[in-house]
Amino acid sequence: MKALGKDELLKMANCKTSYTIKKGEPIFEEGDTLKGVYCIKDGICKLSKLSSNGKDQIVKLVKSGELLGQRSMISEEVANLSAVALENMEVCFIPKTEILGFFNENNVFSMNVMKTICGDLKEADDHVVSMGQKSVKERLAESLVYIHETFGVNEDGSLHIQLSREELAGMIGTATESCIRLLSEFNKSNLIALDGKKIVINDIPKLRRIAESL
Amino acid sequence: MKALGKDELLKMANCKTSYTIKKGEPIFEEGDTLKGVYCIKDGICKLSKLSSNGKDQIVKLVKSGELLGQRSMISEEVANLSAVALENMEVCFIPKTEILGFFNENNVFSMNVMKTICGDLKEADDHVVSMGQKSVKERLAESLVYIHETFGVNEDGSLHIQLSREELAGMIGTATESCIRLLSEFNKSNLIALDGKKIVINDIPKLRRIAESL
DNA sequence: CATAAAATATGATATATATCATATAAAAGC
DNA sequence: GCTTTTATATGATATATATCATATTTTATG
Repeated sequence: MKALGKDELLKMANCKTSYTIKKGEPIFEEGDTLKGVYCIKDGICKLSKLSSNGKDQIVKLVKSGELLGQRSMISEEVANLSAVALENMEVCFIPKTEILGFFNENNVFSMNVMKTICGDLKEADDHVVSMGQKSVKERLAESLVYIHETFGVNEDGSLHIQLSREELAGMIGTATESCIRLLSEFNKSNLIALDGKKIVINDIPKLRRIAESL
Repeated sequence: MKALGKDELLKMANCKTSYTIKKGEPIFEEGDTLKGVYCIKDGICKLSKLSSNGKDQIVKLVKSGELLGQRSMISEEVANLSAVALENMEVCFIPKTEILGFFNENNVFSMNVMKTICGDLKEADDHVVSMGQKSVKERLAESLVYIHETFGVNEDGSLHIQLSREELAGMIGTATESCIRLLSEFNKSNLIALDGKKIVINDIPKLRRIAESL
């Protein structure tokens, strides 16, 4: 499902500047002027935005092979979202000039970036529909299935991404306590299993049915 | 704020196929395979998606000078949203082949389309944050101000776009009755004035403050 | 114009969700 | 290893919002 060709990615992977970002650290923050885009070589990060109520809404989770900051670069605007590492990451930086070079010389590459952005737009539109029409319980079920399917599980079957309850609440758009309560409820009905921070998804079909209001 | 150059638009405006869409009629529906993109010469339409609960969520309102269906065309996917006229419209159709021609021959044009899509993505992300973090009242205030500023008013000062209460509810993601009740409340506190279907925005600063949870 | 149908409005009530309080458990710092 | 801090959990309660019922108004249709 990655829309960037392997060749392009490898070209980028050879970039000079490649850093390590520790869990919890930002790659950039909303309002920052980005001097290029970032390509994730390893790890996962969250894209979030601070709302006027003081809470953070997580808009998207991004994993290795994907770019960060393309939208801001193309729009020539400051970053609209903050990117913070959810685990230790390896990230490489491609300066604006170099990217713009790619764009001019390589039509396939620019078309691919365009396609990923269009994919993001579709996802965001669907996200708006979920937020507007589904209950918190439905959104939690949906998010758990999404995280399971997209980012996979550890050897013990627990979700690979470890979000705090507060982060999970910020992803589905609810209060932390409500999120904890619903997790607890899913746990009691054996849809999931909780072991400290670890979450194991037991019944994907039933969670999916909850998410679809069936 | 329109990101397509006047020249491009004019070129398009000369297109052969130009139709009239009556209020309430669809231009296309979600799931349709689009054979090109539409350019709105006159009128306003809503982009919406049916949720699994059977209700329609309005994702975006689009006015003259803007394109419809670009995302689907670039992603090479069926339409993700339905487009329905909110008033009588004049729309011109540009076949896929012609658009792709533009893309190859005219780098400025493709960059402009790209920028509008990036703008849409930013808007959609911000929309997700609103939906996740704001109350229904805050979202209603926000939407009223948005509609006022973006689509203007009639001679009598009432909002130019006339959405039914059900549509307005589908835009902010709430039940029709809740929307009606809150309008009624805004009316009583003189933030707006209601005259049948017509809505007059009286106090934008105060509505804006409500929208920002201040 | 009369009648049916649909949209708007409002009350009563149920339900979902937020908030506040507090307990327990886990993690971090010394 | 102990203490402090932070995260998770759960109860009690308040508030926001949805749902159901019904009245009223507006719009559509013959």
